[in-house]
Amino acid sequence: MRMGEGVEWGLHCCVTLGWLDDQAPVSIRRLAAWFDLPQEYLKKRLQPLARAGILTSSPGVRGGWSLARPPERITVIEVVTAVEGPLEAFRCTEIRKRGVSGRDAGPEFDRPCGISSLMRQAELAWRRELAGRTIADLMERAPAGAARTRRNYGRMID
Amino acid sequence: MRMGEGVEWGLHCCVTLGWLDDQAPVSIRRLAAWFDLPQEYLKKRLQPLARAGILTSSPGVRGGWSLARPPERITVIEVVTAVEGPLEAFRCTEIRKRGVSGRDAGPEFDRPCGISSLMRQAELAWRRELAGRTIADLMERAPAGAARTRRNYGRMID
DNA sequence: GGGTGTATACTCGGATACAATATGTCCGAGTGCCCCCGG
DNA sequence: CCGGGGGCACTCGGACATATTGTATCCGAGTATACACCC
Repeated sequence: MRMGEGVEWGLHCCVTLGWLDDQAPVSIRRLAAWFDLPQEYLKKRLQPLARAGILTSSPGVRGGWSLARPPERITVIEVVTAVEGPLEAFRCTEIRKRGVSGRDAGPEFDRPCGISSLMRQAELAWRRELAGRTIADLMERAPAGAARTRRNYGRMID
Repeated sequence: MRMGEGVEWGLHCCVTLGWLDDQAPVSIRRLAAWFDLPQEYLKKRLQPLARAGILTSSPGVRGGWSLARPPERITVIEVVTAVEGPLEAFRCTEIRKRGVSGRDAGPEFDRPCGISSLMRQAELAWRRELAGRTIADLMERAPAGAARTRRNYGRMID
């Protein structure tokens, strides 16, 4: 099981955009240089965040990316879901109903598969952890990073 | 983010082997026919379960697969980890230290990344849910399934 | 009867092929900002 | 001075290419069981 890099990228970009709030919008070129990421691909990964109403992208010569909401109103699970897609990691294909196992169908087939239920419950616990934290929490957690980010961004040249 | 089918297969096989305890060992051919799965591939997915000490495979003409331990001593997280590998879904690549962002390294770089910590915490919550349940729990949850399984298996012909 | 050889039905591990997804690049189109130029 | 036109620097969305992973099959080798055979 593997989560795409886009999640890490998206979260770091959100935190950074929160810190650089007064510099917004930040162009994709600067964001990519900021973390040394491939510019075109980073853009592709941020676009779903805009569709989800987490980021805002503005065209034009002074355009770029900024947070669509205050960081304390953006939960981490929102970012993860937007980047990674809404599908769950575990997907029940009902193999219990296939082959010999599925013969002589009993009434328990009308009820959800116990394995599927358990996996869903575990994923809910995972989501709950991420739903309880916001971008603002992540920003607060690294006060030194905030200062250094603003300093380095001020020195940034294209 | 996506979990391989092997997880569903492995869990259902464990539950079924628990129900068919007195019929053990069960050959891979019967297991594959049981759920209508590709035989060779299912075997490949069960092998790591044997390495992890969850299943036992015995060669020979009367060989096959059986639970290596009583089902109440096999947790679901063990099965998932064995099939899916020990790596975590989220992997921090420390992009905060790359590019312009990583210049002028501050003391916070010695501490773990807040994003990484949070993701790890969420995955721990997920693991905790799966660590609290065993194969025996899954067996109990479908008493009707147990009876039907034993009945269908008795009628199974090669 | 008991020991030995052989056939059989399994598993194991590696090699290989194919498909799906993740990663990365490129390009044409659209849009807001800025500046220049003409009224 | 003021308004329109054009260039610029962005984003958007799709098309495309490549790398990695997941899915699936095949084959040679090893091993335990069953059985036949021979002493």
